Amino acid sequence: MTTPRKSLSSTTRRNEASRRAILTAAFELVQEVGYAKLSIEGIAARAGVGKQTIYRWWPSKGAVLFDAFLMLAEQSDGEGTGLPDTGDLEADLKAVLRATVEELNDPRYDEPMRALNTEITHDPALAALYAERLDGPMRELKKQRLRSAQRAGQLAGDLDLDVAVDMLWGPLLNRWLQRTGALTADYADSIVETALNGLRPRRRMAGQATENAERRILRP
Amino acid sequence: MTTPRKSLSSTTRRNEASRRAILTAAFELVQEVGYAKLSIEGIAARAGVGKQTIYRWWPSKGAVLFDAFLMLAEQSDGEGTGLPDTGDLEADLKAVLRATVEELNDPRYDEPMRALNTEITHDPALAALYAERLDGPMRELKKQRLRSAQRAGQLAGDLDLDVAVDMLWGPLLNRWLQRTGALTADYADSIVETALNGLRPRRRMAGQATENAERRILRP
Amino acid sequence: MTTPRKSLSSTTRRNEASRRAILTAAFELVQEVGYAKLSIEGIAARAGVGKQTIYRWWPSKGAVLFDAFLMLAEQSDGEGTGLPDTGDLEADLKAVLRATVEELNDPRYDEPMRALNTEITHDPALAALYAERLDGPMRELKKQRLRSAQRAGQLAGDLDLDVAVDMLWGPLLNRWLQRTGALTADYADSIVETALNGLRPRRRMAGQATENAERRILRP
Amino acid sequence: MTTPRKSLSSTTRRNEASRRAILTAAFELVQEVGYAKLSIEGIAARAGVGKQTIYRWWPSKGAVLFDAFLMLAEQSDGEGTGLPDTGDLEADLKAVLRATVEELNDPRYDEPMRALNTEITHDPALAALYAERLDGPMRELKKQRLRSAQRAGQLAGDLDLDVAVDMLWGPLLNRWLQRTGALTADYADSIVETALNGLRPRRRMAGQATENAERRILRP
DNA sequence: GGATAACCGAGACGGTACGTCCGGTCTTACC
DNA sequence: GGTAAGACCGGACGTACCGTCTCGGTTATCC
Repeated sequence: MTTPRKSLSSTTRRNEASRRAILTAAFELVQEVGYAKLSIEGIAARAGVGKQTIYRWWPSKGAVLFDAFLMLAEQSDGEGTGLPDTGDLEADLKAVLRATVEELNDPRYDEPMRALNTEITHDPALAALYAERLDGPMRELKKQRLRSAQRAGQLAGDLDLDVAVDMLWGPLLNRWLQRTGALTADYADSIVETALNGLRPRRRMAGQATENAERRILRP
Repeated sequence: MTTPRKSLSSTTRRNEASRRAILTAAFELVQEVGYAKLSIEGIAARAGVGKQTIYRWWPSKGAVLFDAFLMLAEQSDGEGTGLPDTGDLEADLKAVLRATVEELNDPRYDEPMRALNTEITHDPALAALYAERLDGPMRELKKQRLRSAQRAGQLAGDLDLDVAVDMLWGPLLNRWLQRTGALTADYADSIVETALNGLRPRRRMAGQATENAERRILRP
Repeated sequence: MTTPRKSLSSTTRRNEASRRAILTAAFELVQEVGYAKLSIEGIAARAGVGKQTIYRWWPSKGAVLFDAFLMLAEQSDGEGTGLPDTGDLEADLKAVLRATVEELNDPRYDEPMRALNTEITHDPALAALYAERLDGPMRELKKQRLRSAQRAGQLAGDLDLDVAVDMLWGPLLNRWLQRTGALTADYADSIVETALNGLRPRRRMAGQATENAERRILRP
Repeated sequence: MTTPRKSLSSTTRRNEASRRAILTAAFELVQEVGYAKLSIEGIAARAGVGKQTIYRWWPSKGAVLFDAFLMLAEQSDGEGTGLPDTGDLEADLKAVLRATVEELNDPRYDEPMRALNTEITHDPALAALYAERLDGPMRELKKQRLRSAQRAGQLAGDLDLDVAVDMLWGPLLNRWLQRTGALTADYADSIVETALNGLRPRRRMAGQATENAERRILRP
């Protein structure tokens, strides 16, 4: 389940081509046939690989799936090293959450991600790995953006950024996993707005009141 | 998957004892052996029932699990018909979320609930049923409490109560499902506080404002 | 491995069609692909049957093979209930041994019989069954013929008939199994003659000559 | 499968130590775990040898086994270069067959020999090799002893010695391979006596009695 | 109140996948 | 170039369950 860089001194005679074929096959298969019908045998067949080659290197179906995501993540590394930071926190967060919504709705990722979540929920070891390798780095980027906003005085100074991240992405992911409702851009916006302002009524203040007043005028 | 009351006009010759035995067996088994090793055959054996009796009445393993929860829910109906309403919204919500945390941490419910969530995430039909029969009623109670607070001016007047519910329970459930961190009472409290106040700095009025003013002086 | 006659009170819900299909497939397969490549999986596939159905009723590949022969034997029961008894022991034995030679040389039986012998040689339990159900009855028929000859004074009075049977068929079977030489009708004849007369030189005697003389007259 | 003496001009870089380790391991393993569970991998592991080294030098598992016997035979060469020849054919044969019985009953040789026979019965090429290298020389020794008896007039002059050998050892080997009955010294004796005298009644005659009488005189 | 039909337990059945073992080939690093 | 080590593709093992299908044996209702 480790991801050996060939540059390391490791003397493993592992076949890199097989490894990639397996991860690709796993990802494609789960998206085609769904989690319930995903089988090691199927993955091996699709990858043109002996079953033993899978069992030799991964302890479980979930671990394969996890590595498949890891491979994907590494490929798209460097793409965007960080959340957008235009200075407008609300807009930036809305943009990011809308992107998340789109990804979750994307049929290429929907099933695979549900599958990964299922594995994680039933396997603490895998969950730890997930926290370390996938969720962790992502969460760090999110917290960076929030920290920047916090420094700019746009977020409460005593805010626990982990809680903040949960507050923003938790509702979204939960609605997606439990299928409690449709995942739309509007919903993402609502989450951001409500999370930022809180559930309590906000006494309008100078600047803010003005801003809102303006908008009410512009879009009655 | 229907839950026939025998008092209804239904002319089903269904054996109520078998039905209960199956649901009980399913719930107990999933909690003992885990989701991955839960099998229809195991349920039938434990319930002392023929496999066909399960296949006759339920379309899937998930449906059995769902009904098991439904049975549980009905048993504890009337227990508390509504969330506590002491007038102190924050305290009431903290109490409820702490209770949720305890339930999710309870080894009797942890695995079964994860299993149910897994089934729901992979089966839209089941998810719809879940929304209608289990989540729906629960959510209604939550919204009632929030509505009451809203009427009392403790919540924003234009607040979307569904979003509010998501904002409060979403982070909790997501952290639990993804095992992103420990579920503690403190965490529940943080969620409630942060959700109510929002992520943005609150210009406290009167005393609060002073505090912020002070801080601004201290850390310019 | 038992061979249930449906007439028995047995309440087994065993599928007779599957049973026959399995035995037929096993026999045909071993003769087509050879013992080394005979697999339970192959038998199941050829018989159109689940593997479990084989494992449910037979403890080993050898047991299936054994039952296949048993089925064959039962089909050809009644065909010849006993060895030929023309009064001419030597001729009768030669006829029977020549028939055995032909059977062993028959490509339809060669491989299957080698396979059965292999299983027997490595599995005492199977060997016991073989002795009881297949070899036993056959051997009884052979001994009957010899007994008849013994009563007619054509065989030594103190002859152990089991040894006699071994003496006649043992060399043949051994040469076949060990491939020590070709199995021909001539070889069968040699065995019979040598076994009857013994290895020692025989002085011709009155009586014997007479007997032969008489027969030469009766059947020129 | 060849058995290269290093003294030969062969320029093979073959590792003699590995060769012996493999043959020894094969022999020991088959006797410990039985023919069915004998595997190339197991042999390689036990011999501390790479699998390839086996595949490089032997075409099949049976060939390894065969060579293992060959090695054994060569070690005990010179031991007894010929069957005992006391002049008393019957006694000599009984002694030899009893020795054979003991060898077949010896747990050290039983399984290995059954295994070799199995390989031979299913592999004509191996059988040819067996006939040439193992059975052939042995048979020649047997025939020598019989020839000697034949010259002494103790065996029929027109006797086919190959048939005679089969007549003596065939019943024994067949009973052993097919497990038709226990292999005892008594059984060996019966075979010898019956084979020598034949199945037919023997009218004792002057000459024979004389012969015996004479012998009693010569070797009291 | 006897017929009859749906339901029940049991479990055999044709299948699919499991996780393991081994066959035979190929590669790597050593000697 | 032979060797120990062992990864690799593939095929079979024996087991566990799937979902379907009989099989007798209760019920429970309807004639």
